[in-house]
Amino acid sequence: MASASQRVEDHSQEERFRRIWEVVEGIPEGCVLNYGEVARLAGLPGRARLVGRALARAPKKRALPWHRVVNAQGRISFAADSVRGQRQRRLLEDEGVEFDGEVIDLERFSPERAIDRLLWGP
DNA sequence: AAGATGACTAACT
DNA sequence: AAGTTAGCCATCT
Repeated sequence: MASASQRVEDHSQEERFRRIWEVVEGIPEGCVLNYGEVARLAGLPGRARLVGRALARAPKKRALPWHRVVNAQGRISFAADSVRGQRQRRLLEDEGVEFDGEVIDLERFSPERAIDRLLWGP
């Protein structure tokens, strides 16, 4: 049979992805978080790249709001003229996220500010 | 199986 | 302002 140690490693790896997916699922509509932040919230500080990997490998079934994750500069990490980049921007704009050129104000659209926006408006 | 890659980022030039 | 470097590490070649 497959070695136990191999199984354990696979499991903890799954575990990391699961935690990342959970964090992403928790991003409210109209908000964005950057990769590093998602990693931190998932208990994986310094592993922003892992978040990108986890999103790429997320099961379709899960229907994650993957578009709410952008990079630390507030920019979409796909080329602006790419199909994926345009789709992500469209999804964000459809739920009220505003761009200044190519850039989103991360402070303004952070989940923490979501309640403020509800109470006081944008 | 070693080396490149990348949905990243902070810290330096 | 813009490019480079170092750290990251599972996946892909």
